[in-house]
Amino acid sequence: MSKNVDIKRAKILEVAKRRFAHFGMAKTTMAEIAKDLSFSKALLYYYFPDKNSLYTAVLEYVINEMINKVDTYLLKAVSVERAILFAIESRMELMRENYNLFEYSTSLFMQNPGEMGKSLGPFFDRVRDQFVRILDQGVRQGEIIVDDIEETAELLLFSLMGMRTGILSKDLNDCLFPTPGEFELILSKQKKMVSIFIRGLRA
Amino acid sequence: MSKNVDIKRAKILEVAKRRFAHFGMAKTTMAEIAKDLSFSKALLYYYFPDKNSLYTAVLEYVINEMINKVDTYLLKAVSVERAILFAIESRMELMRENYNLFEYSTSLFMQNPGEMGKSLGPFFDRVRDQFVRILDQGVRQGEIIVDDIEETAELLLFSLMGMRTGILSKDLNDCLFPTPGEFELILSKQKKMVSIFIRGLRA
DNA sequence: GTGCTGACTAATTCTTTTAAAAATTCAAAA
DNA sequence: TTTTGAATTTTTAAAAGAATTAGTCAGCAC
Repeated sequence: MSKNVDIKRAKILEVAKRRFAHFGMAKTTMAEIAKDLSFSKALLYYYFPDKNSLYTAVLEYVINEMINKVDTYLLKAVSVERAILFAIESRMELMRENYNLFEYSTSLFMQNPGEMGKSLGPFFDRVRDQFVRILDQGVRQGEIIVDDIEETAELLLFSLMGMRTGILSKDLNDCLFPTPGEFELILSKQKKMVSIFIRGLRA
Repeated sequence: MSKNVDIKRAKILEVAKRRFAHFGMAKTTMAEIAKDLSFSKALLYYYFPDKNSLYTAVLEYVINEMINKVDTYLLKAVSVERAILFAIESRMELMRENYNLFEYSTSLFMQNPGEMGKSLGPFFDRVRDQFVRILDQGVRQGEIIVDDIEETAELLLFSLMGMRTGILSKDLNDCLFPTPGEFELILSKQKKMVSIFIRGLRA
């Protein structure tokens, strides 16, 4: 009866996601999640070994949704630029909707990359791999020329990340994570970045 | 007798630079700097209103050197790409030589952008303005076509910053600031980034 | 008056302690 | 196998105090 187990796992994930997205990892206790579900706290530990695992499971769940959505879009065989733009818009939307969920993971990178970093790394790779697919598609269609696709995808990702950190350090908000208002600005910079990344500046 | 005053200011700057570059801002006390100089602590406050001012003065001093060096290079009217490469190599060298000096300023951005951010912002602008000059020169020479030079310079700077944060978050070092070994990797990514920034991927 | 100092004050950082809260485990029931 | 209440261990939070360090000031010397 692994069916029932899966359903329960999904329920937990769903409730935990809501809590994490709203209050963040730090301000959410296992007891609260259990209460929301009318489960016992101990049951959560039956399904997930610890809080971090639950958190990363939620993260994975949410990121998968996004990745899949973008992959679906890619089937339409649009231009590389449109594909990338769709990807970064989707990502931005995701982060806006699950604000505190990502806020925590971001601030983690800063303080204690060793421990949590290992579990966050894979998600990073997922996004990069999607860029690889996008670029690959563009190369196939003769739209772009890329030497090392893997590395170029990473470069693209890094440069887009740079827009975020750049904006954040200029704005002097309390750093770490963009305020809702900054999302728009970051996205707009990223769009311009994509354009240059594809076309270059050369006359 | 403002001559003598300037000399003394310079001496303080020199000693403070050494201390800051070696031990960082946090682990350097005003008393230590004074002792190195055989001055009284109070005298430091005669020349600099507070520790932060001294720190930023050192930063300014060091950054000016670098900016000027690059500006000199620019007189040779090389290609945009060469100019940018020279600029980022110079910057990298500077950071390597004054390791802890920048380590502090970087980690500041994270924690308390409000207070210190104001004094760090101008340096950021200095670097960006230099990129503006470089791009401008390229446009004049018909080498590149740029819509909004100011913004493009910022985009370039942000994307290069992204290489750093990208590498750092992947490597899972104790973050904030690159280890000596990572400098090379970052620089190599930045070089590739510059190439794409100028040429684009388009077939 | 300008440049300088020693002694003083104020702010900050660094422990240490303790209490509370939250994570995690476990024996046993359903 | 799934679930729980209660016990246990870890983390976090706040408070208090000591110690270090930043910053001030009245006055000396030139």
